Amino acid sequence: MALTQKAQYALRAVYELAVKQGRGPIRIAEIATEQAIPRKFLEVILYQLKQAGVVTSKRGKAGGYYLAKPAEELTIGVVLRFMQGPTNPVENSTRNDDAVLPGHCVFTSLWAEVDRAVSTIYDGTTFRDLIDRQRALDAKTVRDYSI
Amino acid sequence: MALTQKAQYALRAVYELAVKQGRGPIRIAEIATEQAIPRKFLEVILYQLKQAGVVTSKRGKAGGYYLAKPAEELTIGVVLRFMQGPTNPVENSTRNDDAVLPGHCVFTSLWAEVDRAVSTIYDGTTFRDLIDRQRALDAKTVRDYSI
DNA sequence: ATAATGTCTATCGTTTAAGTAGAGAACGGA
DNA sequence: TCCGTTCTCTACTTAAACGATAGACATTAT
Repeated sequence: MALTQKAQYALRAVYELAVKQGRGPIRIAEIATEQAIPRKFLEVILYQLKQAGVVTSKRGKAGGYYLAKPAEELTIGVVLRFMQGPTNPVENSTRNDDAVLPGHCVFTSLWAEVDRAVSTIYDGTTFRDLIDRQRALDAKTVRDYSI
Repeated sequence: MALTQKAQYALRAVYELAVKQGRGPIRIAEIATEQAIPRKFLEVILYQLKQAGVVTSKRGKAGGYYLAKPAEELTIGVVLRFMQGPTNPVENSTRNDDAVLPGHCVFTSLWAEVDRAVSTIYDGTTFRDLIDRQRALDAKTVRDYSI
């Protein structure tokens, strides 16, 4: 159930772009520094995210990356599934149901249940949501310290 | 989020033992055949499940494995965490929070949320539950066909 | 032109997953 | 007692995935 490092990097990179949305293209180097992601690895990740239609880019001087759509229209789920694979604990595309094992169905429905629970969270959380939550956390922290 | 093959084998093996609980020791070979698990691999898995206290065994002729406790006291979660690792998408034991990244907290709380959702299912489902559900499914199928 | 920036593909080293091998110990029955 | 059956334990092998890097190339602003 562990997320790959790559998927986590991708989420953080997209989060960074979401936070800075509207400020023009953000350079790879900047994202790499801010989020402590290996520069070269991040290049590959952003390149793939571009293929996925999650981000857009501009080349040359003053170039960089930016979100392809508003942060409120982009969910965690979209990024995660693309970078990590399906949320279902047991992949069953092109499934070979030839030999049906005892108790097979009951496990399948269990995986589906888990998938639903996880998907509800991932597909129900946009990067806008994350930003808002982070702001709420920050506000709370500041309040706690200032008292 | 994918389960390892090993974890799935383990669940199916334990399920098999749960179904046949009370019938004395079940041979590795029998479980392997019934659940289509590579024999030698299953040996290793059962051996580990024994270390974990999930199953018990008897050696020699008329030997085999059986559940260490009643099926209603053994959850999916126990087996899964032992064979697969934590349910949290991002392992944070011995975490190095030295460099706190922007948006770090908000992701951490998201992973916790997912972990709760998944754990609720896994820790709330016993092997007895699985057996009961399977019976319900079977009954339904038979009814559908017999009409 | 040139410096800055993204583009694309190939490669590399390590870890993990999946499965196998084989010698050994205990048990039951003849 | 001896023998066949069954679990026990550790080591090994192979292939794939993961994490990361390299480097040549294309595009853009100035």
